[in-house]
Amino acid sequence: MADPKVPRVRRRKRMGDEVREEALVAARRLLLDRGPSAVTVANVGAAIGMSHANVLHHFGSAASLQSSLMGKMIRDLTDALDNVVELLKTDAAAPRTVTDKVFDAFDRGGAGQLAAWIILSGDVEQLAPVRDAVRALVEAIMGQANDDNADARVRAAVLMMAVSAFGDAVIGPHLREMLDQDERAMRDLVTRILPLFLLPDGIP
Amino acid sequence: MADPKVPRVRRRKRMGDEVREEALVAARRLLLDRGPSAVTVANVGAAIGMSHANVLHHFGSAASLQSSLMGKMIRDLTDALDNVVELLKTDAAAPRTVTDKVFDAFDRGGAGQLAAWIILSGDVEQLAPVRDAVRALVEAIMGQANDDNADARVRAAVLMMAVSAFGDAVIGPHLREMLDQDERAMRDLVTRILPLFLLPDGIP
DNA sequence: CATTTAATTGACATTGATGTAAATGTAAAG
DNA sequence: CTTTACATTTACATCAATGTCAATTAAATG
Repeated sequence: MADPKVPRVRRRKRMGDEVREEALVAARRLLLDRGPSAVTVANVGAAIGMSHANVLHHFGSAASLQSSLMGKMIRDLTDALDNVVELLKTDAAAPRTVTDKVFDAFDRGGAGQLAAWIILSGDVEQLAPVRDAVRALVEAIMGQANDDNADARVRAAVLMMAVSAFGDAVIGPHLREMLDQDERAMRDLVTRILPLFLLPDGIP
Repeated sequence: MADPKVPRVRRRKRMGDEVREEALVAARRLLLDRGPSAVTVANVGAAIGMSHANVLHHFGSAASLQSSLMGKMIRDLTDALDNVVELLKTDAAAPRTVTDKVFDAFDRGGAGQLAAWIILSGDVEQLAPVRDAVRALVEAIMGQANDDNADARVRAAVLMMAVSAFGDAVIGPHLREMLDQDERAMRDLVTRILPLFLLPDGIP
């Protein structure tokens, strides 16, 4: 059947993608509002007004839904980091801008919590795309330093930024409240420290 | 019955405590090895060779077991931080020693992962004892700085140490591997940065 | 309009985790 | 030795999450 092999457009098929997209948005909300254990096909189905069986139909399995959610959020994180790279390629961005964008990358959409969930659950392979993103970030910042063995220092700087941004996204709000610190306290600290890494003679 | 009101020694009662202790050790192992979802009364019971019903008998409920585990691990964390305070009170400890001990506090026994679990699951009240510990740390370090408004800078320094130590404990191993960094990279960074907070003129 | 394809649902089976109750074992206290 | 207190287990009940299946609905295609 279907004698002409013309590519059929099937607007119907997009419904499936739309459902998946909507489901993942709801799943992310559930993760951030009620924790990993709330990310169930039943809860996701209820959130978008459909039966849990239909959610299963679109994702194949509950594990696949969770995996899709992790993949999507990791993609958001790496996209945000790639944006910093683009910014550094075109313009010599100020340290404040760089740290701000890196911190936002871990903050926005709960990327930090998501990374914590991945690590706790042991699915660390999901973090693989992050490797390329942070390495690209190293390359981009290397453009700013001009001496020979800047490599080691820049790698350290990126490690410092990423670990701080992750920690600030997850435990930051609570620690800052405990210490009566401003919401931007960690960002300001890292911003002021970052330039020290680019000096050839290192940190005083 | 029991005419003399002498305090009965009841060595028997300690068995319950021993079982609870053993169960919590097993529960911590399960948490660190297989993630939060593996901390079930069934798994804990299997790990220490008893029926899940008996585990329930000793803890009252599964939620109570998890709560006990969180409490114990948070206590370990605050104890470790209190040790740093003691160290600072008696001796003028080197920055390296201070950062090392703070990083160890979040590393040892999986305190970092535990804190992440608590935050993700939304039981943030469990973090309350940490507040006192970090504030005591601020007071202790204040003794090292001698100028007037050192308070703000020391609070920022403690925030920096704690966020870094937490992040390093949780995501550090993976980010360091991605960036080909030494296991002590973050510790070394924070150690070198820390003294800058104690200078009256702040970070350059 | 008839056909086809897939979305959708409701009903059901399964599994794992939690919790309950009754019965048994066991060590200390009188 | 008898009693008492509690540890322990077996068996069972419950619940939530996952997954399966058949039937239904709806949209696009011919």
